[in-house]
Amino acid sequence: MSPTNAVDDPVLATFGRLLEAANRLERDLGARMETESGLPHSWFEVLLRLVHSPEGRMSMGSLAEEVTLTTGGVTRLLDRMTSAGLVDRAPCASDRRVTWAVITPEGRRRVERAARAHRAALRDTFGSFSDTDLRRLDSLLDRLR
Amino acid sequence: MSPTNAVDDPVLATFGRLLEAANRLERDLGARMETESGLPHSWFEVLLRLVHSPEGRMSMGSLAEEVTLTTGGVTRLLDRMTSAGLVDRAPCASDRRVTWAVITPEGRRRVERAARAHRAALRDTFGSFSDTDLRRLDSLLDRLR
DNA sequence: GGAGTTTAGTTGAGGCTTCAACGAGAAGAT
DNA sequence: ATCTTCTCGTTGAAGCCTCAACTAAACTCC
Repeated sequence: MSPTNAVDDPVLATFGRLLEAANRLERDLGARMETESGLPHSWFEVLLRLVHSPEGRMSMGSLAEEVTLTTGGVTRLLDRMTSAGLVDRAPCASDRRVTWAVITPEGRRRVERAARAHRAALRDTFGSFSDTDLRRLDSLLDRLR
Repeated sequence: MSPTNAVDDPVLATFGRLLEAANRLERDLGARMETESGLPHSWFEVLLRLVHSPEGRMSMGSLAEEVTLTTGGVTRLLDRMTSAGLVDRAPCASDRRVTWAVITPEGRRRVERAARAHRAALRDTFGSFSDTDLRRLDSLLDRLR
């Protein structure tokens, strides 16, 4: 085969590295964070969106969009988080099809705590990154939209 | 709450963006590639490792390491791929605990075809990336190890 | 204002993965 | 040689996700 084979494409390699880095980070940091804060990474992602939303709530649909899950997936995820007392469901007055996911006070306490643990773990992996590096990575990632 | 809250940490945000970008890319490109080449992304990743390996083979363990899966996961993944005729299992002569995953001729044809489809999809999403951008992204990702 | 269409969220079935327990083989110590 | 320990891969159980079908509610347009 020639050296300009499709399987040797450099863009393919970069793409692979991107996926692998994210995968590994999610796995390793996720595991570390979960043991340190008792919060699975997916739960953390949800709570993070909710604390940053006005009134600490979001519709199931937009939450699904944010955390890159189907609405079915979010339904079950919220079921588990509701059982754990971190979120509540509330009906929407103006559109009775939508149901709000609302963060509870306990949920707020837990994200804050988890964020602290997470931050420590991130400091380790992103330790060698300057502010410029961080911004540069951000902007490269943004362009992939 | 103060603006220097843990949940507002910039490193946390960058990390979130990295995961989201990878997630979305894997989902969207993965879906597109699968419809275009009939090869699930995880299968493609395996075959890609195998074609790049001497004699087109790898132990189950190192394959698991490469594709960021547990050995249990790789066992089942290889089961499916074997049924599809893309890989074979072969015993290792020097160490009878290990079993080789070997790419078949059909497997080689399919990766090559899939890589072509994949490359087209990647050209679209990485379209605005110069060679320098690509290298820069690569090196930033490398430093996350 | 009612028929048809679209949208929000839930649910059952099925797929892929992890975790933990296990069996077989290799390696090390005595 | 044998006993212990470690490593490789497989397997059952369970978790989480997607897909497609479905219900309820809103929107459209005549």
